[in-house]
Amino acid sequence: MTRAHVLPPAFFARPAEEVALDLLGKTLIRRRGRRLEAFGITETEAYVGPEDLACHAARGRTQRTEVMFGPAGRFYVYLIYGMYWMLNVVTGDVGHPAAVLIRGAGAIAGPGRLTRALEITSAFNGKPASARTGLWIADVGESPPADTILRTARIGVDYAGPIWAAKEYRFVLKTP
DNA sequence: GCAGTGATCATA
DNA sequence: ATGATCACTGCC
Repeated sequence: MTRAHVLPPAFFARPAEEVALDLLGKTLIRRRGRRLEAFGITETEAYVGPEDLACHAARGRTQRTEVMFGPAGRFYVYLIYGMYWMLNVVTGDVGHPAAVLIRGAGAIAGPGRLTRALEITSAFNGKPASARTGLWIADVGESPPADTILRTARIGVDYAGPIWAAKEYRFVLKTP
């Protein structure tokens, strides 16, 4: 079933903005033991590259941001406020650091709650989004209609200054 | 409204 | 070694 529809690295090897939009309605799948849990992705944010002052990579290539400089389709997971893990997928070409933050899936709203519910930690950092990893994204075939998608500025990025904070790089699936 | 929490990074 | 910062959440 879902295995045949695993999103390949090529899906992620595009501009973060496109990937963020296209991830809405895709299915985040987590394997825990024998069990597979599936969650429809409802909210994403794009961090588009080193020029994006809200993107961690705008501060340069460091140990933390290293994974964003690598191949698309790998997870970038980091800790925020000492408590919450943020789940991202690396996008774009090698050498161009960008990623998409997954902020909501299934009935879970909020990026910190999502990782807590799915037990996602730094153990996934740098791992490919694949069945082997135990965490991946699948295409169920139905793309959400344009009028069900809300586009806004990103959350919590005022530090990036007025230009970049105002960019409408957040995508939300309206719940019916 | 704001405290909690600790890795990360710049500065030294 | 030290201090500021932080792509959040939950409780006041």
